[in-house]
Amino acid sequence: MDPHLLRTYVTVARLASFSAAARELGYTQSAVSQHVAALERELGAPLLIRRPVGPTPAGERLLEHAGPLLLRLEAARADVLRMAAEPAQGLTLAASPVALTPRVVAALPATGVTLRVLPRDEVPAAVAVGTADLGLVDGPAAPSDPLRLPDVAPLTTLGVGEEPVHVLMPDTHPLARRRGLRLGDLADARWLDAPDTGLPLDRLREANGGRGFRPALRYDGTDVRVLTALAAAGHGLTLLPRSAAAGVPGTAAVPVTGPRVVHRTELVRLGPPGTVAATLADVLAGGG
Amino acid sequence: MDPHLLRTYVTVARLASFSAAARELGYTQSAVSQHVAALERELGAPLLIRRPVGPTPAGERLLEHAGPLLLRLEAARADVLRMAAEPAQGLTLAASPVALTPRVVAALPATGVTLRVLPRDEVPAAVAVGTADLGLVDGPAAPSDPLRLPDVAPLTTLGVGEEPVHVLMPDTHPLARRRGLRLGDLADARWLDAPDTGLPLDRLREANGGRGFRPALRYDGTDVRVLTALAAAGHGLTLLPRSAAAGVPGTAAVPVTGPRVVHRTELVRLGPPGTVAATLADVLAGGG
DNA sequence: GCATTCCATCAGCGTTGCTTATCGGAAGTG
DNA sequence: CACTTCCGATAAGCAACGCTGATGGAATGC
Repeated sequence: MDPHLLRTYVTVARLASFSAAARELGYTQSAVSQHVAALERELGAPLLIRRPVGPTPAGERLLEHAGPLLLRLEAARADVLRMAAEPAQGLTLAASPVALTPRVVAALPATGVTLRVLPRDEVPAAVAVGTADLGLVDGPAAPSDPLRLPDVAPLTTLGVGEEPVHVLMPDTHPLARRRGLRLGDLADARWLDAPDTGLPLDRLREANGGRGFRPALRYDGTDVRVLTALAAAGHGLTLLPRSAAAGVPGTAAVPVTGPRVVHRTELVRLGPPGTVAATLADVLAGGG
Repeated sequence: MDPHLLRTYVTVARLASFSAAARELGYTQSAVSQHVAALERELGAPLLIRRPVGPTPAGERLLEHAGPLLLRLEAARADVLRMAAEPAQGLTLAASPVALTPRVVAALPATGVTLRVLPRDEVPAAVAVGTADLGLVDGPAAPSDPLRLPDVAPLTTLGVGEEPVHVLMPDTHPLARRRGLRLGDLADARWLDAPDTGLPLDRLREANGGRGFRPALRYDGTDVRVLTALAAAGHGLTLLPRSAAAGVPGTAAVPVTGPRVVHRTELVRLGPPGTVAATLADVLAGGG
């Protein structure tokens, strides 16, 4: 289970071709073939069907492991390497779209900051591998509970804000005049599926016992204005923190009264606790 | 960053000796020395101080990554290997102490089950690497929220029960007659630190903003009766689900009214969702 | 002061893992 | 239906890697 073998296996599976994988990895086709053969010999089962090339069931399973594994490996290397290198100039902040509120933007130092908007899931990974020095993630959580982030590395988080969660809907919607709504009552409504920007629907469905919350329209971008426009146009409901949901023309934002969830924003940094308070001070004070 | 190098590095760090690590790993001392040198060369920084042998700051950081990394690697290998092997006889269930309620014990099939009680943190790992087919973990969570488990592998969980959380205290305690308590009010009380059996105190402290919940006495075993006896003797408070806290001689169990937490029990199984319902049926029906 | 322990280093050598070359089968083409 | 093309498997050769065994130097114990 050499990571090299794993890496060529995932590229072969992704490109569905031995030769293409060889080109991408800088190997010969022969080497790739031998890599796959070695893996299959070690694990005692075929991992790929050939012609057309695709993963076997055992291979599918291996792929589920391999992605996070290689990510973690890269994160570990990058982390330790960075300790030896001299401190970088400037500061790179990776943020999920909704986490980047006007208040945060206003608090950024005037110079020396690189801002990078990423899908929510990729923010911790970016911090882990050093693409960003700092991450800002948002998501739903139980009050004063931390967010559930994929643990690709020993990351430290610091809550920087909690807001009520609102349902955004066209102001012509029958429920638009309500003072509050329970999510369970909206299980059968049309929902926008915007995993990068908004809330992944499967999280909702999971909390609801696997029922309801079927996706109506899927949006794969990271632009909050597109999301609110889609909601305004009646393509489906979506959940947003109050500050992002308020004041969108043609929509009504109704607070979620149950279950008890808040929209939480967290600062993510690589390394053990203790340095995070300093980090926040860094950002707000304009350091790098 | 070959896992082999990583593995010898962690054993050297653990044993604080090159030669001892060599014996344990079945290498020569020379090979171990070369492994460490290779790692240090690759990462561009010393990872160990010699004489006495111990990790440098960069090494400490590497160790934080290496443990989960190697665990994940082993889990991946074991998982795929198991798909090729024939299904094992019997069923091994790994459980954290409190999760193993009398009700669960009664529901187990009469034969063919191996039961293994582990510290809470090790249950998911045991399932991931195949030491156990199934895990039963307990812990605190927001109502209807899943537990926060270390993700060593693509595990599937299924909630099997939620109970109110109670504070266990000697019946002579000034608060013993209360009908309910808020955790925040108990931040400065004496608490038992029993990470394997009860609730890790740092979780509480974290939820309380890093203040309070200082450990009074630490208990490293997995026996719930010892824990309740310690609480009865006044060595400190501890949190337990109602069923485990009720009826302990010499103690009072007071429900926690805030923050809103429940004691949750989950079944853990390796693999993608969909097979879990079948699993539960397996156990209850006596299959394996 | 001598012996012992422990890690670093070096030389030697077997194995590994890559490349180049070739083969066989499947799909596309006239 | 024959021919070409594409793609993956296999064989041979060779360089590099990674191990062992031996030696050296520094610290510790008797």
